[in-house]
Amino acid sequence: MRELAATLVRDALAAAIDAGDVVLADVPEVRVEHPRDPSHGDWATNVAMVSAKAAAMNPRQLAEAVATRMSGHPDVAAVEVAGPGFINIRLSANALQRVLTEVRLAGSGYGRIDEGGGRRVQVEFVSANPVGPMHVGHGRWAALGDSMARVLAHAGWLVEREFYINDQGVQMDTFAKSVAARYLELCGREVEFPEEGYRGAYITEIAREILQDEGEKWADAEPSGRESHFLERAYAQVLAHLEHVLHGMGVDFDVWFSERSLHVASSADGVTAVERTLARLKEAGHTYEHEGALWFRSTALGDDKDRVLKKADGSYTYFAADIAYHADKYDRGFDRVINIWGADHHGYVKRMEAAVAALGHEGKLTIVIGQLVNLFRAGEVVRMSKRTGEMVTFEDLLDEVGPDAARYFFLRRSTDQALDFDIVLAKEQSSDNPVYYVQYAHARICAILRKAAGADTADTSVDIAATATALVAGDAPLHLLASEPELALMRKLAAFPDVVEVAARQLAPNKLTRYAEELAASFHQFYTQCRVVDPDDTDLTAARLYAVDATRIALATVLGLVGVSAPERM
RNA sequence: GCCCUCGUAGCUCAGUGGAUAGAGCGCCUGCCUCCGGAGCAGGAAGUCACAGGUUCGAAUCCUGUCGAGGGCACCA
Repeated sequence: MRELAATLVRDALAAAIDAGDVVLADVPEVRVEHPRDPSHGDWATNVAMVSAKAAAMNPRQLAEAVATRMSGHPDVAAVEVAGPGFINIRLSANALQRVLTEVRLAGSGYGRIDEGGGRRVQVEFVSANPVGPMHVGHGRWAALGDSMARVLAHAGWLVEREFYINDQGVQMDTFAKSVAARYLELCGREVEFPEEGYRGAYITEIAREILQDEGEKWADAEPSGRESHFLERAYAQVLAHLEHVLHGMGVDFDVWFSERSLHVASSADGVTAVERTLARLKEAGHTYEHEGALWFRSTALGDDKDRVLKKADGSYTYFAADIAYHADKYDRGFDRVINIWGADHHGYVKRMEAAVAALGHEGKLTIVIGQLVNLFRAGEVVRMSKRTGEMVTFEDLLDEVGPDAARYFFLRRSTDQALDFDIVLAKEQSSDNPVYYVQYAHARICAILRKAAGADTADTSVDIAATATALVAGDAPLHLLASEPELALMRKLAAFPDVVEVAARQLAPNKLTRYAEELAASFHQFYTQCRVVDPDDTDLTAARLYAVDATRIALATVLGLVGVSAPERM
């Protein structure tokens, strides 16, 4: 539709130039936009204002010259010049009706665009330490990353979802020591719990399972052997748990990448990925030695200060591993890499960008900073610390409010906006929750289709897709759809490809929830004013069923991109 | 001190340099003999934090001030 409107303007302007009414060396780029106020029409362009100077014309006169040549076109219902020189275009009912056919032909592929052009993009998100349950912020980033991946796929990208497992470092040791301490307690031993240890109840649970499976044989074992055994067991268990919880919200990763693997010598050359990457940076002249440590000269690439890669004691920093990890990503052939990080990591952005630039991949990294979630319960702040053990986990939240409501709430805010999530409120308001408003529109359409098929409106045995195929006539008289609520519904359906484009370009899934609510509202308004199933008017019924089913498809598609179910009955 | 994000209706928040700044919730008034009332229609409600600047035009871009949150390791 955008292209249609732009073409109409472009052709009219070219005709005006040919006729000598407008003197311009070449036809300028024509941009059309949705006017903010719908009473101004479907599309508007400022091309007359932009070109007025070059044409040495008053912008309104120029606009008139273009507008005159557009009126009368079968796709144009009205065109007018407004304000300082806007050209407002109202599309004809005929042009809008074509959208319905477009939707039904495309099915769940409606709104697909080719912005990505088949390029490969990796979205890395969540990437929690495998030492305990995820907090609510992880849930938000999971919803965000997964929905971004869905939108990018719809926009023509080949997408992979990746989870980076931080399974190396002191927090893993702390984790093992914590489990070991609980195990010894369960065995009745006197033991001092590690000062920095994790105190969550899940630690005791894991210890109890080990005790049940393997008995007390580890109580008198040598501590380092005990801890390394416990580490592997507990790690595997937590990882499986993370995967399970994420799957429960519909988030599945293609790759789980272990940080440890970066420190394992390759069988080919006996060198670790970290060492190989550091050698590469060294060769390119990005490093220097100072006070026994190896530094990355990141200030040369926009960072505030230089960063240590290899410490004076010979060990590598987390940053060094992260550079090796990113080198690996690009080695795997991604044209673009998107990382979703929590706001508490934003200080890390510049050095990572510097590192990616040093690797020769400047401009191929996008870091999205997801603001944190402040969790409340009845107005009272809930602390989120793994250490205290007193926290509402992401899993708890899913259990309480359900995956649909959780995902929808997480995505409704823009990414760079901190989110206050009150659990009690979310549950109390469930009937006013916008997710139900959208889902209800979908369920309502399904009820209409059941009704049209002669079934009970609540008959769950009816196959909606098959019913739609059987009932909706390809040659329905769509020209009958010309009332205001019908036109408004078709306009809203026509806007979907633009929404996908913006959501993909801005990496902003909140555009999708907004659109879903607008589309649902257009449908509810249509429903209130336009009776669909009318035995006395089979032509109108056929046309409206066609429109209703197109709406069903579009609603299911946008909800699919959000990652929320489209129920046939509620 | 430096860096990042934010400041828009009573509340929670949208807003792509464009026209009279929008939505939901809450509040007030109406609408089912009728395909699902988890719905629809209408009303009240604004110094876009503040001050400059850029330009035909700024909630939007730039600078500064004030306020809120987060971050500034040879930690991970």
